[in-house]
Amino acid sequence: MAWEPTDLEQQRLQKLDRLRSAGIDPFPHRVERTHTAAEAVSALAETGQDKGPAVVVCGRLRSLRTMGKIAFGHIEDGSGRVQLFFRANEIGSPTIKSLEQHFDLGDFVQAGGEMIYTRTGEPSVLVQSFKILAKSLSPLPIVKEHEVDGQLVRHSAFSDVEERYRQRYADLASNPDVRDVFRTRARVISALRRFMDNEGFLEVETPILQPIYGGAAAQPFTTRHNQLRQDLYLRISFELYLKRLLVGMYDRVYEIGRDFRNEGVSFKHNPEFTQLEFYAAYIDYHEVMNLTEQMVASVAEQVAGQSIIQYQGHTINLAPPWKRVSLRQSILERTGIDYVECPTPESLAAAMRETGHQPSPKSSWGKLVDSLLGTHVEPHLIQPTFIVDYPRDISPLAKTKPGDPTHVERFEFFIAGMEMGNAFTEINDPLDQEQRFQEMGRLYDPDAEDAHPMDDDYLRAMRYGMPPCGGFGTGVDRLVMLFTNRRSIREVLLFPHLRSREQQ
RNA sequence: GGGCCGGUAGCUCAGCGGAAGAGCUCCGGACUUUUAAUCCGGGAGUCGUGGGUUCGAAUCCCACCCGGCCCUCCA
Repeated sequence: MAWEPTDLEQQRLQKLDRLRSAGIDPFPHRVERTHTAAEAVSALAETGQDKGPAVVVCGRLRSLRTMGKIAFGHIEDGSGRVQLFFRANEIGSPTIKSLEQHFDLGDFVQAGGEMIYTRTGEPSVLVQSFKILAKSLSPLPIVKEHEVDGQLVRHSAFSDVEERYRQRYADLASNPDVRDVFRTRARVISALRRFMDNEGFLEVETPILQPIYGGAAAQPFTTRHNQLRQDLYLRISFELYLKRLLVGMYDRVYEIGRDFRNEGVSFKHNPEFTQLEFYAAYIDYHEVMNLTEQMVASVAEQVAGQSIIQYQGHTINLAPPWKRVSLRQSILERTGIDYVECPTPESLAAAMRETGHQPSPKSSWGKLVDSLLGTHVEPHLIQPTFIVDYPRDISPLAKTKPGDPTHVERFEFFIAGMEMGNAFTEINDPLDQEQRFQEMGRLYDPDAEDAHPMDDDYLRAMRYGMPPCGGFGTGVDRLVMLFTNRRSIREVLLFPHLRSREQQ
């Protein structure tokens, strides 16, 4: 939609004209910065004197208090803030007047002068030169801050959730705590990468555009290559490609990247989200559990400096070893239902109805078990917990437990009542895998939206021989939620998906 | 897909059937050590959108749009 300037924006456009009439370029090409805001402040402190070196600092004008022949302001750059002190003695009354006439909060400016302490002891640039670097035409939300008993109190913070997400640039520009969230996010991801690299994993990249999707039960996004006249899917997981690489004789591979699932959105689901998956030859799911708890604890150490974190009022200890409990036992403890004694969908649904459930009549046995987990167990798993050994019929890629054809060697891990990841001892018998794909086809209605397509190329790869291996996937965004103490996945995505508005 | 709550000035919000308001922002003025600067004066709005009820609607009713929360869904 075309821009229709508001009154405030009209005023700023007029100031822009005034600058140009005065022969000033409101968007100059070059700057002469010598110090960041933080460097300027520490440069003064390092002198040990009450006057420091001459500096030129650049940044966004955050506050401006003009009082006749003097003025105070703050500018902010990526390093922090520094106060500007204007005095007619140094810079002349016309310049102080021009602060009011030409400048607005939000403008990028450059200020040069000597570092001094003001009467209240605040390190400040005693401004001797001053100029615009970039005019801000639209006013950012004004956030005022002051200290009360050492506590920073903020006024009129930009807090409308919808506008914060739609205009994340404005959110970031006015809310420093939001900037910190994404710094932490970056540190979580590099900590994960560092851990995987140190454990001998090779980072790889596999196709996002896939002719056959797989590795998870989710509806895909579809797209099309015009020139090849080929329908394609955006991947819902990396799994089947990463395991092909084990056939290709990489012992340990991992990928951090984006998955796309065409499903509902919620405080823990976004249509595109970041996943870490790894696959390692010659280990089983027990060893994957060891790696998992070490990985998360390592991220905690690197990001929070300790393994104990605070999340939404809970104190969570991420230090290994984590509790390991079977899915059967965990459901029995919470519901009194031993699903092994209800081996058919009908008998399990009956048992569930006795305890006040209304199970969906079309659900498979495994889906019923999974819903018991999600409803009765998952919300209680605040401390990190591995739930181990899942029903076979909801785990088409996991190896069956020796001596127990109804269960597979699979675990999910939970922290703060959220499912954080999923892993198993991988099927490496191509004939078994083919049969499992076919079983999935039978168990799920072929028209079902989450039916699992057969991936013949994946089976071909496996027929060349795949080493025994363990695989793992985790939702990186949810890990970031944990380490930033955010309740919604949208708070840890820079640009979360929102429905578009007609008028934008 | 269902339920509840919300959308009023640039920002944060009040008003909930009888002349659209407050604080901050903004504009004009005063002020040579301020920091939510202060003081004086002045602007600023399709009250989410479209219908309806009414003498009169930001306010009541209906539909729709967008968001939040909770369900549903999500191996």
